[in-house]
Amino acid sequence: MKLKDLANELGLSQTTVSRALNGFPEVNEETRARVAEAASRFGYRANVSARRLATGRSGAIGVPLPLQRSLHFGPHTSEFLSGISERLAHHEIDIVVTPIDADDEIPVFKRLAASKRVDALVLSAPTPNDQRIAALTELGMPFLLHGRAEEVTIPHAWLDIDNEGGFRRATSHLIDLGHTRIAMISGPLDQTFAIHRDRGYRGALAARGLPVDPGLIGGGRFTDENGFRLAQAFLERRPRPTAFLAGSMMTALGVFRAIRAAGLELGKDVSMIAHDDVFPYLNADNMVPSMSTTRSSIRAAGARIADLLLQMQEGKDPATIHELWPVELVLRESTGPVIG
Amino acid sequence: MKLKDLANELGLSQTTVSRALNGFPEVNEETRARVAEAASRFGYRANVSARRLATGRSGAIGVPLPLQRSLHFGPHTSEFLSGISERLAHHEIDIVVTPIDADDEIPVFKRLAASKRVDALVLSAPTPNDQRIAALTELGMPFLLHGRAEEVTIPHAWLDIDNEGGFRRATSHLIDLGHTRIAMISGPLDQTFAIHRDRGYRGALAARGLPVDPGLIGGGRFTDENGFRLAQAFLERRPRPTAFLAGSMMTALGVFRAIRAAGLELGKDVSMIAHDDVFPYLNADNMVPSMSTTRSSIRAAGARIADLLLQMQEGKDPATIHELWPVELVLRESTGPVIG
DNA sequence: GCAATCATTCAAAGCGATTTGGAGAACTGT
DNA sequence: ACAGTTCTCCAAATCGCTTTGAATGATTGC
Repeated sequence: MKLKDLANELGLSQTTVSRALNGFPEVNEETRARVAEAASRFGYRANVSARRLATGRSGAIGVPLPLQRSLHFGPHTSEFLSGISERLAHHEIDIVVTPIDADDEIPVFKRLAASKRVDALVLSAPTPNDQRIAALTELGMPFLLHGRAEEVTIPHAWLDIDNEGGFRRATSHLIDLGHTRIAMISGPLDQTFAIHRDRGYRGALAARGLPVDPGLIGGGRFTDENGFRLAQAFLERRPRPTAFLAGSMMTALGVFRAIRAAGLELGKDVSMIAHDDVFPYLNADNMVPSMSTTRSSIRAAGARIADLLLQMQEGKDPATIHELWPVELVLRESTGPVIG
Repeated sequence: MKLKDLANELGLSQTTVSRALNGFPEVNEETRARVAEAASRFGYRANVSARRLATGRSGAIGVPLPLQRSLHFGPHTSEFLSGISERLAHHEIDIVVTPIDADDEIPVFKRLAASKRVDALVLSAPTPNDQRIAALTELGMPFLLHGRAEEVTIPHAWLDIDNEGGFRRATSHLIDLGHTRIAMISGPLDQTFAIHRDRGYRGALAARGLPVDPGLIGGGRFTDENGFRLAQAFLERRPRPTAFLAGSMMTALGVFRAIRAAGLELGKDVSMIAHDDVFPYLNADNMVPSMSTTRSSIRAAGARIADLLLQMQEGKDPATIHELWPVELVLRESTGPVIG
């Protein structure tokens, strides 16, 4: 059933039916009710392709899914997507996940823009001087950055969590507990969020006059394996580190294993604070010992980003959208005073 | 730049340009080359909405993302999506993730179909008598089922892994090692795959004349927490179970913790085989002890499903698409002979 | 040499919505 | 009673592509 059929059925013009369904004011309420009733009776829904062509808006937002990088971000991606889709569930807006080869992202964006496939994009995992921002700005493609690209001066919308503050507080807390040799396993070090965490870590050490030992700093992917390997190497050093910061819960699982493998006990011999993006299937609170974390829900961030994108579509200036979310420090059993 | 502009630029008709770009045979090769060159020079891309309207195909497949159920399937979802998108990366086909409230799925499908938003759907996590199959068939919406709905007689395409066989072999192997009290922590028991696993487990026990102890069977969500709680309860029983089957790696992490918390050692005092969907960030091989698993890559399944959907679009009869993938049994250190 | 075939190209008609620019009827106020 | 509003509704243009049916010139067959 198409608009024309529905209009004929009702003895009305397509114009009136279209306006009735789209809430235009110049339609008699009685007529509108008739139209609405008939539409639902016939199960009529506007053909989205036709609507998109006529309005010039695709009614979709794009979420690039980096095929390689998803190897790092696997569990994060689905929670993030859930957040976005949860917020968009009752807006007629599609979420289009677009596979991207990390090295030729910009050409893909050009194609997306030229074919008017999506109205806006969600950008994730920026580097400090992210080229994508200039490219998208030039293309006139609205976007919202999840994270920050601090060296880029072009005004743009972003939402980020306070990685620096979170890791500074976590590190300070460990220092308060008497730890001085604190190992840090962050994420991929070309990404801004990892740089920010590193900065928070170093800042806290510097504030207390403690040296930074580059031999206790590692980066890499958010996998249990990477956590395990790095932690194992760190634990072989003498004197041993007495505390760990882990960039993700996956990393933390690996670190945890390395600690046990070294015959040490987490929360007594060694402390750990991990960053928790809040996965429903991996709860820091339920671990044994329960895990102290810097916490920020990536799902909530996704939902808020969808919200902000909606606002942008309604005209809100992207240059005014800057949200920096606090990161909670949640202390549990995996952190304890250093034992002499 | 639109088709008309490009045609004018070249001094050709829209028809010819369109045909040249879409690979129709009745275009002079020289002309085609000229068109291709100009198109890439101007960065021309067909407006997808217009194309979709003209062709009547949306060029998109839908992947429902159940908002609540994603709580169970979190990490699986992103790997599955990665598989799909990896396969579709170089086909101009969008992947539209559609948020779904588990209880009103079918109305959403109706809307999707009526508005011609997607050409086909991927259905996940079926129940034995899944209503969605009849609904989609009636709507004329092609779909591919990831899993099986064994009580449904309507012909339809599906791809599943041999959950029953995998768990039967895993259970048999544990019995071979001398285990007789084998706890089973499966998934949500209304879902076919969980039923199949249960059947494999029971079948193996029955084949060796061993009784099924309902007190050693649990279901529920794929979270570490659920695994921990159930395993802890099972381990309090006397005589204690000496082996565990876990429905997912997340569950296995919880079971592992419960085993340690009970002062037991995995791979010696207690054995475990977990189902591994192959997550790049959580490697069974790297665990300590390394985890014996029933293994089947959910990412590969996603890729294959995308492949089959493409074939369906080219006319392949869905009723002929039935793929049952074997599940590997990978033995590592978490399984060992029962110690008297 | 003339009709038939082939290889290319084109003008115009969709696809199914939205939107522009009126137009007729029913109310106003004077 | 009449012009000016206000309510409703409509015909037709438009969005940018694909595709049908026809036209053109070149080539072929006999």
